[in-house]
Amino acid sequence: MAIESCGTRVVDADRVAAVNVRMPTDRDLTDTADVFGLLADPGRLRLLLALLEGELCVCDLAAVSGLSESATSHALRLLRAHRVVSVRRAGRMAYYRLDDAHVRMLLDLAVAHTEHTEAIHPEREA
Amino acid sequence: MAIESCGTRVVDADRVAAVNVRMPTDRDLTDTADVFGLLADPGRLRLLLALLEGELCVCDLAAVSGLSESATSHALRLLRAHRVVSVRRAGRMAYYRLDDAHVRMLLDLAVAHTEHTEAIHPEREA
DNA sequence: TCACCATCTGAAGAACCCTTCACATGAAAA
DNA sequence: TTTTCATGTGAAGGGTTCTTCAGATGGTGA
Repeated sequence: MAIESCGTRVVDADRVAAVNVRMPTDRDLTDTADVFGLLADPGRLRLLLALLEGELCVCDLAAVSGLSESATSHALRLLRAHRVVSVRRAGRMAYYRLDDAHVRMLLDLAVAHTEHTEAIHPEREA
Repeated sequence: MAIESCGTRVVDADRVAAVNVRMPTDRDLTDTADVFGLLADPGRLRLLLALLEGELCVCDLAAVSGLSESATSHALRLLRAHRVVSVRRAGRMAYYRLDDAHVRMLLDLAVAHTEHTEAIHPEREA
């Protein structure tokens, strides 16, 4: 799975070798893909964007995201399992907050991009 | 689908309203989720990381990514459809390049993050 | 022209993901 | 204690996605 695997020919062997030495490990690759995967769902995206400004309880997150409370809970469980969000419990309420600096950067970048293209192409893009 | 929808109660109505006005449109949300979705696969991630440094032909991309040439072609088609990569044809060869500044930033950020956490936790994280 | 080769494509099957439903848990109010 | 309420959870379904296989396309060289 590393430097030049299966038996298919190669055109620019030097470039291929150069790219291969810079290629992250399998584990880092799947970890990164997993993080992107967490952001690849409109519902979870809404939850996380809502949390950008501070903590919210589950029912407010459901209201903001338009998801059912059950779907919200499932989504939060997934995000919690990946340590993207953390919980604070107060009585029977549960307050979630964004707890991953890398994900926060990705979200900020994505928001900035949509606002930017919105400003340039108010009619819509692509 | 906008400010306060389905009939579930809300705890902090002000925060919910404030978050709602900043929430991107449905369309922007799904577009963003789609972009993240494109990055949510180790194979495509490898292809795109390989293209960070310049164009490569399909067979070299297959060699670098460890994907079959057919799978590589399918993946490139998807990326092409979303205008993340573009093609230059030379005879029967096809040279792909990364053609989306936003995706490039996301990839750079992801790489920087893995290298950074690698430097801090050489043994492995999470 | 014919054979070859790089790339592309459609169909099919397996694996995976998201939502919903019904119910469980555990804290607070009655 | 009993009820109520916010949240959490498992199972099931319908949809989506990834890979492979087999074959198509179209440029190249003989």
